[in-house]
Amino acid sequence: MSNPKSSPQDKFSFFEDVYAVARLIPRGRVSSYGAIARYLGNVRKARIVGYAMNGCSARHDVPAHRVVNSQGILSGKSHFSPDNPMEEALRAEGIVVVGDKIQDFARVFWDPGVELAL
DNA sequence: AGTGTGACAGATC
DNA sequence: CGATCTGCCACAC
Repeated sequence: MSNPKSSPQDKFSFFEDVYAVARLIPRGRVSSYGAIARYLGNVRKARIVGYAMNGCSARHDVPAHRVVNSQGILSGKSHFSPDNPMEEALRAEGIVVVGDKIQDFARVFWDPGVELAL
């Protein structure tokens, strides 16, 4: 049907897509904003992914602690609660974090576009 | 309806 | 090799 204005999926914004991919991240692995953005269609949406993660604070069903920037740095650590720091959550999954930076980032890196064999 | 903003990424100097 | 600047698209006001 040629009626995009009445598309039922319009109710699901990009944020939902980001949350969906974030939920697919296996335990003990991490992903990057650009990887998720690229999986959604374009790496340029990386900022939107980060923006979406900003609202993840209200969503406890989204492992935002498994999402870091392309450098493997816990960019959004400051947005996490001091009682439940991002570094602690990652370390609890076996990920080594030093100086707000993930060690062996390439080893724990999880790319949806590759793992999901899109 | 337009403006501002942002948990990024990549390129350049 | 590190620091700096721009581009970028979706959401909130």
